[in-house]
Amino acid sequence: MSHIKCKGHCLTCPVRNRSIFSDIPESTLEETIKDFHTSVITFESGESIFRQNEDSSESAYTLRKGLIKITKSLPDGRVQIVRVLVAGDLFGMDGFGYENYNHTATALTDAEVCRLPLQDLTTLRQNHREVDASIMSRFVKNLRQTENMVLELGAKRASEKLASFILRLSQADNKSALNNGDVWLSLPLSRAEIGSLLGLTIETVSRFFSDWKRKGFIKESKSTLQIIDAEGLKEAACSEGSCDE
Amino acid sequence: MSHIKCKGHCLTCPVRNRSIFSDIPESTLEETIKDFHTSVITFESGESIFRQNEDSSESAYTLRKGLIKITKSLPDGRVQIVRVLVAGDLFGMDGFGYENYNHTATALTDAEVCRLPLQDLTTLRQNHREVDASIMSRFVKNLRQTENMVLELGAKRASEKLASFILRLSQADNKSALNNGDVWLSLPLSRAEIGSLLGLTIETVSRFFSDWKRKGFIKESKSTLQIIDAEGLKEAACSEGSCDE
DNA sequence: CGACCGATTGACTATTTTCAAGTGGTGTGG
DNA sequence: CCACACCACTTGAAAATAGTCAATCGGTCG
Repeated sequence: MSHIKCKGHCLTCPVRNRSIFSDIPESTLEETIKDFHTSVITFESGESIFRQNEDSSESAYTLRKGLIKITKSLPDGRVQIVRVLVAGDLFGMDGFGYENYNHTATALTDAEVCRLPLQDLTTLRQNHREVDASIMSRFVKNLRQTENMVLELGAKRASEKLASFILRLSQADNKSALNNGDVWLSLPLSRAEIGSLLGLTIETVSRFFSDWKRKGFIKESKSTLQIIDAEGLKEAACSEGSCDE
Repeated sequence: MSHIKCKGHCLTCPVRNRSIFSDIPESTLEETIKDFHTSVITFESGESIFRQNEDSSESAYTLRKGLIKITKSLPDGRVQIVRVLVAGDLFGMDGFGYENYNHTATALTDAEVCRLPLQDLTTLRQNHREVDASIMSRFVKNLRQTENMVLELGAKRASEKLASFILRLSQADNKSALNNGDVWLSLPLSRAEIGSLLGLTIETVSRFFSDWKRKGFIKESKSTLQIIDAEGLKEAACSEGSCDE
């Protein structure tokens, strides 16, 4: 069950330096948020934070711990993962233009979020130019990522989608920590979820993974993944000519 | 050739009431923009306004006349249309977070845009809450549309993509003017462009169109399109069970 | 041990693309 | 005014790609 812990404590927030509050100096932070109605809420894996077309978009959220998937679904039950959120990400800002959320947010792991009423966020934006800039920048980043997703889904074939997904994963990981050479990446998504992210079936995902393991491009054990031969992967992904970025 | 006409004249702007300036009263409009460095620029069909990863994202744009396509492309030349802009749309706001544009904007028809330096836009946002709200709302709308695109491309099959594209077109048209019953919609996109928007080949698009014409669901003549049987279309698009929104 | 669940694999099918040929309309130059 | 080229679109046949269905594997948990 989801559980409201308490009012958020920014100073001890695990994503303090990655959140939209990162540019507010510690000295004025308490003062800034003292009238805000923030809540820290925990969710178990599988629980939804809000639902497409159902929940009122009164609050935005910051992910403090865990992973969350943003999904959209068709009436017949087909589900598309639109984006995967990591700690520090701001999400659920539909309220700036609409009454309800356009997508569903579901915890992929046990997760902890900070709920921030849009009204407070608006006040914050007006009083803190850095926060406003940070939010704008996140909007742009978000939009760009989603546009990139459109390119991935619309223009690439299965092997290309999968290969660039894996390579992107390794890039994201390389940024987050110092990594030398061969690294085990955590792969928090099941085959079904990878499929749902890339518009493929479980079987198709599984087949290419198996193929690439046999060819020695990747290794896998217990939801971690190792890229042995990135070049091989890239070539395998491209049928013939140059293809991936 | 693209051609800079002059400094923009908001009062006589054809999209005055649909632009982000719509909520600024006429009485203060001239005063508000007097120090801005806006330009009205015309483009011939096929010319690009800015290019993915090449042009510096110093300015945002408002489309005054014509149609523009936003595209992303792969190194091997495959192109994906991400969105089609209509008069009044604000675009090219990458500068709020990045140095360059993430996509290419190309005129689909002869077009006229108003260029607005991001610096001016920032000033405007700070001084006019309505404009700020309008921009936020457009960001959200944009993001939602792009997310919807991700669902279309990732979760639907060809016939479903095409059918919902046509039905969406008719909805957009119904909103813009009073229309009773059977209406001829303008279809400004070629088969190739529709394909590029939906992640399909020219031939696939052509085949379904032909099929639906034979079945009497749609009629077409000279880049206009008429929906005869929307229900038929919906059912044709859905293989079996319920599928479309 | 047995049930269960995610992943794998094979055989088959459906869908979509590719390649190729042909149609029809439009505009240009002789 | 006709011949011609050009272009977008259409259509057919074959091939590639991805999906479906079904059986199986392997690990985990009670």
